[in-house]
Amino acid sequence: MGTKQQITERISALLRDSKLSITDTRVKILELFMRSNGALEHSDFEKLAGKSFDRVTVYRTLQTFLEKGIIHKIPTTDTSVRYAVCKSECTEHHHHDHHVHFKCENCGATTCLDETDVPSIQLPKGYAMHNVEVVVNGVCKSCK
Amino acid sequence: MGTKQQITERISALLRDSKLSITDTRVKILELFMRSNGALEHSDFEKLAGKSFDRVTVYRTLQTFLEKGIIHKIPTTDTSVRYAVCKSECTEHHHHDHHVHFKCENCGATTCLDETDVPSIQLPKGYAMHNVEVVVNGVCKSCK
DNA sequence: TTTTTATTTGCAACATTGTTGCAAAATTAC
DNA sequence: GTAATTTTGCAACAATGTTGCAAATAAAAA
Repeated sequence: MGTKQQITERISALLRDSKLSITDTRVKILELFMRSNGALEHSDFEKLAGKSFDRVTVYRTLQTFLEKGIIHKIPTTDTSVRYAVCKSECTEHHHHDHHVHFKCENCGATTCLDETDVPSIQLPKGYAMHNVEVVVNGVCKSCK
Repeated sequence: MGTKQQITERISALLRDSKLSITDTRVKILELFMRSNGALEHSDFEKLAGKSFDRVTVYRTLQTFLEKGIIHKIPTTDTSVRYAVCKSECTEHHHHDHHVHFKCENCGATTCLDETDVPSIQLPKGYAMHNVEVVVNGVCKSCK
């Protein structure tokens, strides 16, 4: 994972690459993403960081990160929107999200299984496929 | 699809089988599900039915249908919760939802591809799989 | 470094969405 | 039909998401 110093440097580089100003809020939010190796939803930021930043700022920051391809959304069956940091292959214009998401029914954590490829699917005639989202529900490694 | 009369009879039977009272609200909501052959979210009911029933009643009705296995949720990447009627194999205790969901990027409709099976997925060691949700984004038959 | 310009943030106010308790109304059981 | 049970609608509230604008901060220019 690296020292605090290294993480901060990596985050600064990431923001610079995306042509975004380096601000406290953005750095802190990205730190939270990198430390929790799972998906986060909006309410997590208030829980994890107290009220060190405004709700509105969090919404806007996540929106910006989405547009720049720094994070991606993960489908859920509830009203929350869950986000995870993208791998290096993702850019603003081309978004590779061809991995499987795992939601643990015990601890509630959602993780990206980066090594698990999304299988190919044969659609009925007349449908055009752009991308496939897969969420597996079950029990994760640490909860068994 | 059948006549209005036949649909009403089918709905009554469905409610009776689930041991639910047959009420105007429940019948109307099921009618909306059967007529729109796609998934519906909460706001759709207010749009489709005006304010012929209360918001609270819709929430409670959908909750009841979920518990009885009459409808199921479909994962989304936004804050809405989308529902679709289950096939006959679904019951209160055993829920078969092994089909693929398709979200059209053009018309926005979400449909169940009942004939398209969810492919098997090889998880990393240590993970237990309970069920798999697949949502394909693309362009549907009617929008091409 | 200091000044200028552009961007980001926080606040306030609001809009939307979801929840709970309780009395009135409707449905089912008798 | 009447009684018992369930469901509904209202009111009030809680939580979540959005917008405009002035103050604060970061980047660019001098």
